[in-house]
Amino acid sequence: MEYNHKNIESKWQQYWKDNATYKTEIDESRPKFYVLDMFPYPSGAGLHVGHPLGYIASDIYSRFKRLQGFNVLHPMGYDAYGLPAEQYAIQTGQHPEITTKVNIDRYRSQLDKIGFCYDWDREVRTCNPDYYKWTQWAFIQMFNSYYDTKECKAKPISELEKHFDEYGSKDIHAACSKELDFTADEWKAMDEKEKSDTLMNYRIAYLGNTMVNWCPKLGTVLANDEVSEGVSIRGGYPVEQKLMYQWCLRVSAYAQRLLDGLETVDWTDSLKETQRNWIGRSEGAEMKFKIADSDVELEIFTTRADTVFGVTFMVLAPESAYVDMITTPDRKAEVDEYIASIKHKTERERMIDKKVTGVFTGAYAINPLTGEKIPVWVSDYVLAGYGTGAIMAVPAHDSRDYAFARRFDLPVIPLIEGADVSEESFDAKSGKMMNSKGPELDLNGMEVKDAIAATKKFISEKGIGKVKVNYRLRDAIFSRQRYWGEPFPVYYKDGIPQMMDEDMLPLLLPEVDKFLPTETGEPPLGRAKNWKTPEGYPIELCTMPGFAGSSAYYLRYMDPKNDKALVSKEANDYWKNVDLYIGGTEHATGHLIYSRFWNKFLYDLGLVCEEEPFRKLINQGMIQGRSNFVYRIKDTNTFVSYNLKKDYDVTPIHVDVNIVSNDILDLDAFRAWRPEFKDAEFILEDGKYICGYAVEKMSKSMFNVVNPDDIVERYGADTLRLYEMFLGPLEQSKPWDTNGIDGVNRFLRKLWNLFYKGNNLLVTDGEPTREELKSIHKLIKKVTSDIENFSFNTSISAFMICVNELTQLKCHNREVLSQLVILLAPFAPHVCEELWHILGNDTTVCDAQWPVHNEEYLKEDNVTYAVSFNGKARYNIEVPADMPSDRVQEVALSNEGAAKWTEGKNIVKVIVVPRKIVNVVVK
RNA sequence: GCUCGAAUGGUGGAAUGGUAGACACGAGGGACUUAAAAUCCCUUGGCCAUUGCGGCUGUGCGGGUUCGAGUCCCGCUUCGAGCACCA
Repeated sequence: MEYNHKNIESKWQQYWKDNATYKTEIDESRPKFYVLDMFPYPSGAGLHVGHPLGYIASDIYSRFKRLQGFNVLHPMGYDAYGLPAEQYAIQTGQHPEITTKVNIDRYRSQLDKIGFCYDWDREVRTCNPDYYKWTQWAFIQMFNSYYDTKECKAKPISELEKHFDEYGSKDIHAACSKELDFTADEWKAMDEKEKSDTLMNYRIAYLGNTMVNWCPKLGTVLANDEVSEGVSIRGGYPVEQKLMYQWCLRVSAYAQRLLDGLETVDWTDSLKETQRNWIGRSEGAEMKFKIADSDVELEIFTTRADTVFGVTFMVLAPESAYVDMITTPDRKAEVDEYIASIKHKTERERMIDKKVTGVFTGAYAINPLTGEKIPVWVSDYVLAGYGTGAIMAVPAHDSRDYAFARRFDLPVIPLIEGADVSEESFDAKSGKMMNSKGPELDLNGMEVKDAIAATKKFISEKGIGKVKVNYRLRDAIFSRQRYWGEPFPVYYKDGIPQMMDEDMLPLLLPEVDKFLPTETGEPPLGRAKNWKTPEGYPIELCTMPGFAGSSAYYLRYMDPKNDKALVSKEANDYWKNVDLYIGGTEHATGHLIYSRFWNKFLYDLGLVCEEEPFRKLINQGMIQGRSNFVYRIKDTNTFVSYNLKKDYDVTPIHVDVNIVSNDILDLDAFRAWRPEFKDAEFILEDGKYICGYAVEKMSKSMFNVVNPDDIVERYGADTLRLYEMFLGPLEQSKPWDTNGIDGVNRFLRKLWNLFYKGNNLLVTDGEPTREELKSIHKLIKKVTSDIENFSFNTSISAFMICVNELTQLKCHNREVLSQLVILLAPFAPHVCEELWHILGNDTTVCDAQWPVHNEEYLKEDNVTYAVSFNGKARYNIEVPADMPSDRVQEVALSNEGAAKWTEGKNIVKVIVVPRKIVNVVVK
């Protein structure tokens, strides 16, 4: 029998299905292990060979853990809501539900061919009502909660109301949009609308007037992580800033816990660093500056409290509320004009246009440490959304302030000894202070670090300011003016938002005639007929964003069919959290922040038992495309081979990689590829047409997409799996190059040949030889540690070496081959299942036990030592493995080489480094 | 600008501070075959010597620590990633 992947793979895929081999249940007798992939958004293009990379890695790990005796949860599902399906619906009228279903079916059939061990009974789809019911439910819980900043956890909003009833806003510790001040009596006197608005200020899911990223082309709001460099990530359309009344999630309340949690998880440093950057904690001080001839106090945030003596002006953000409060009448016209000119600029224009602009308000602030009067300006380089929207400007030690001072000719006072500020500012936080002596505080001669601490202490004691921590992380904007998303379980009673009763969930997504906004500019849901509550109240027309459905899906897999709860306590207590999560880096600041937030919130409510959802996380690298090129001589239909093209004036043209093999073009296939190449002529080298290549993104337009189905058809799923892993380290990005795939396919055939020669089964019984045992135990040791370290490429090399050794040894021993099959089963499950049965087993190889290596078999008879003198030269000696080290030295020194090297020299010391090298130091 | 990561043959990539280039691809040579495919064997970092089995050199660049550095330390160069008027 020859190795025939087609028969084997379909046979065992069917067997696994029929026998529910990968069905998973809670089993208290075994330790659990939860392996999760980031679930895909099923796009219309289907999978290319890059997509399964992470899935194969997690599948190998799942199978490995199962063989080690763990009860492994390894589920898969679909992130099914999203923009592309809706865009397609707008263009074609096709309901997104239909396209989504078609795409999911396509994905499923592609996934099934690769032989994953998913428990498909646990599949989730974010667009299914019995799934999004729990997304809506979680939103209601967030609406009904506030964040206690003293206890650092979410609590019921009713507790806050009780506090208001008794004490008003006095002594509350609640994360809020803005500080409010009211008494219990004032609270009680509020009407329903006012109360609702007041509570909104504290709710974790709240309606707020916020500056949002508005994308006119997509007709919707986008979250910060959906925008990059002023354009939308999906589609690349311009995005502008707009003030809108939107649902938001108070993610910022969790900033510190999101930061602290990173210390407890096993993620890569770079990913943790990315999240730290995104959260952007900065420690500083908030300080009050009185405005001269006014009651107004200007509050600013600074990380450089030590530089107060160098403040020569103040700057407000154009949107700051202070602007109207302090602008003098004579300056009002000019200030208004400036602010108007800023407003009509988009975020993108503001970013590109780095011209320094600003206007003087006419007001002066008083430096609290020196008593000096300093002018207050307005400029768009100060951001309204960060800190207090106002800064103290220290041009000597901040490059932005410096540019502003130079532009408007404001004074620059250096505060650090030796800093030359004639050309540019000195921003470094180091050096000795000078020019920093006031009536009450003297910082001169201090190191910057100490001066910051001293100033903070001083201002706190004097009540001028307080120590403050700021975060860059903003609240998540949660409304999308789209159709294809989760409807909000919200209706409006006299303009006051109300949550639906939980027993009314799920609130189903209604049918609409078109997927466009209405003529009056309402979201597409405005088109839904009878989209009202039974009492006739209007329902929220926005839908939730993409990250809503993906924020808690890992919990749902634990208990996917539960209609009483997101996840039962029993299931959550058993599966706890994800032990291994594999996915791409692109979710570092989106999904991986939101789902951590979401999970922490559920943790605060006591609904889940772990505070961090993903214990260990691996980012698989991206698979790039490897494009091929042909070179057409200008104005002809003649193509010249790669190495001859320098002699001609040529245009490179992308050519479909599927008609190129080892960079050699299939000429007939090329002529047949497109009509314009029908009569193509070629200038060949050595009778071949050699194509050029480049590494680019894998995409249709580059003609470099490789479909896993084609690879499976030709080489089999096991070869695909092995080759994807063999390509290089999992976490590294690398181009797909089908050229090397023959190597791993050849390996599988060699493996097969250990079992069969023609139709003769070669397997023998009896005791394995010492050499056979050594070979297989070396492999057990290597593969076990490699899988634990996700070093799959090197373990495949180890398999190749072992199979070559066993072939050399003519080893067909049943015991040795059984172990080999178990070890390889996670990587190449189909062929291993077949061989496992050929070896006479009638259970599945998944139920086998992972072998443990025995050091006894790995011992060498002889050990080779390299001997070096002063590290200058070396020769080898071979001695019995058990020879004591002082004997090894003797042998080394009595050797001919030693005599040659030590002639006339005094031996100072002899160092024996265990196992490897004997060093002899001479003078 | 700040933060993190990387750099090794023609290619993908291996190397707990211990014989750099495992394993694989590609290339070259050979065997088998009417031929092709498949399979097997040999060579394959560079330079020199190859009827003396060897010598020299070599992990982006420059220093350092060490008996010994691809690996550790310091200073650069280049590339990639994240953040970015965040005070």
